Amino acid sequence: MKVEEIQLNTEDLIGNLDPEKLEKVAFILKTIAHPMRISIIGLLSVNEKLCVNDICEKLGSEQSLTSHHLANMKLSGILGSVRDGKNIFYYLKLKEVITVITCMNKCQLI
Amino acid sequence: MKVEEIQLNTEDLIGNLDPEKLEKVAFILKTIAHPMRISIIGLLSVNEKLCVNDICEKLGSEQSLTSHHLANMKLSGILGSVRDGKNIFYYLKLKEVITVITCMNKCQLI
DNA sequence: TTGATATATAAACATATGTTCATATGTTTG
DNA sequence: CAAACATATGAACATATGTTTATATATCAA
Repeated sequence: MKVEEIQLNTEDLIGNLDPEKLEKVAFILKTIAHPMRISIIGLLSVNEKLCVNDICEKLGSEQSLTSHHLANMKLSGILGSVRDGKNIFYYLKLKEVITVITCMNKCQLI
Repeated sequence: MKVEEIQLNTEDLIGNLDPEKLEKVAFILKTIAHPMRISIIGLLSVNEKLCVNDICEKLGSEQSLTSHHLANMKLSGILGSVRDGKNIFYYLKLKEVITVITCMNKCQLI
């Protein structure tokens, strides 16, 4: 049971977003902002690596669609992948996204 | 200079996302995931309330577009608004989004 | 009540995104 | 090498999103 501690200084951190970083932050958030992709991140936050088939089974999702989403997140730098024989294993590369989702999950939305 | 401390337990928090909450989290993230809307949140994290014109001036953005984004975020429950004479002041209602953006801002993206 | 100011709204459009389906690629096993 | 398995890819499509333009609404001040 791993616990992370994060120190957030809201005042300076959010103000300093230059246009370029703004785009990047928005881009990452847009990539995460999808139920299936959040689920995949959820799985990969608990399992170090999972192959496409594992993910399909655990989520009950179709191979092609799952693959598209995985490719998307890989392109965005959120996931990485590694081949092992017939399987390709995906893993979380940008682990900070866990914090983002966890934070959202914690608040009473709307 | 306000500092927040957040305790995140990644293991249980992210796993428990039921389908409904999943949709909500994705929805909120999708709403935030836009450069201009992140900028607005940034402004409202430092200024308690701002009217549309203030925001337009500070961002150099057009009235109509700004208004659209504000309406969008209000609908999603992220912002609230209050009229004062000719002006309508917007404020952050779902303050947790600050944490989300701050977190993203802190990490080296890609 | 008229004009000026502040904001919202609606239509129209271009573009981006999510999904499905069919097919291609790569890898192992017999 | 052929068959089976695992995954990726591309085309096609429906839908959602962001933006602009023009116009409407609301409030104040003279």
